[in-house]
Amino acid sequence: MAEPVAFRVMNEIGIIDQLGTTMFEREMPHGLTLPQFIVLNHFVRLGGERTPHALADAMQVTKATMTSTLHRLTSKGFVSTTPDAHDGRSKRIAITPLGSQARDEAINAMAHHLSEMSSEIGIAEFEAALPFLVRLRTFLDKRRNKG
Amino acid sequence: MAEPVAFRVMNEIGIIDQLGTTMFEREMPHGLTLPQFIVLNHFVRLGGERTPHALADAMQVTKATMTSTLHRLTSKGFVSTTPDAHDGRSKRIAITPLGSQARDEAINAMAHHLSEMSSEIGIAEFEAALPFLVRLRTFLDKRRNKG
DNA sequence: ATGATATAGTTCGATATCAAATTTAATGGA
DNA sequence: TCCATTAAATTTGATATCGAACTATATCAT
Repeated sequence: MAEPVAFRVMNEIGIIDQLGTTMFEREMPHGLTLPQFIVLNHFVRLGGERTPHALADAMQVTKATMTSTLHRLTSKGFVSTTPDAHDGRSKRIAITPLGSQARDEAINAMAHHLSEMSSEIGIAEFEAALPFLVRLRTFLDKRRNKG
Repeated sequence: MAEPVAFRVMNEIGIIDQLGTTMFEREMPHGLTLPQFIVLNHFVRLGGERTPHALADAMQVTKATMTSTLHRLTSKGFVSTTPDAHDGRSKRIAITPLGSQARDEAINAMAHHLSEMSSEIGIAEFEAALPFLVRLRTFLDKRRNKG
């Protein structure tokens, strides 16, 4: 019985994620993990403050996961927290100058991997693959909160 | 500064893996996780016995990770272990009838997800995406053991 | 033969992740 | 006003994962 092509695609995606994450984390400065980097990068790109809940939604992880990652970023001095003035349940997270600097170092550290990937596979191939991946991600994200 | 397209592709792949894994594991019988299922599926598709090392290579995880997954599959009675007669360091892992049956149940449980994905996105799109993903996975796999 | 090196597998400590349960605070209806 | 419900965040317990250190066995070079 041949396996459905969707199954093979999900399989390849799982392996790529695994290998890619490990490759990037080997080079990360300050012991940054990829999820930690992604949070810092989000702040640098979009600016401002965010609640943990908003960050969890943006990264598509649970609030519990974001609590854990934010604790580690806080220990490293890369994000800061202030209580929300209008909602006693909530918090505001922001990146610190130190965090912003660490993010820049991480970008530099991973740049050569990205450029090697691009030249080996071809930028056009990445461009061509992106729309499919976005559709698939969007579908799974919608599917997430249904039966 | 726009992010390199390779970066955006890796980002989408990470989210798809995350959402896809969670979706499948919600439906898995016997508390099977996706890595556990993948090991069982490997045995059913290819037959025979394997060393933990060979399994680790096939799944592209470390030996330490495979040790852990095999312990859990052993507790569930889904794989069995025999010592290698010719090499005192080594072991032979095989699937049990119980494990084979659990794998079949898991296949049935995930089938509707795969078919929904296929009909929503289109089988042809999956077919079209596969060669790029295989190239990318192959590149990362080669890259893994270099500087 | 014997000592150095390589290989198979395990153990350990750290991080990410989820689901479920819990805590605290806000909101809404009667 | 007060109780029920909703919402934000945390805690807990389980699994996967890595790299590094370790044990035991096998192989290889001299």
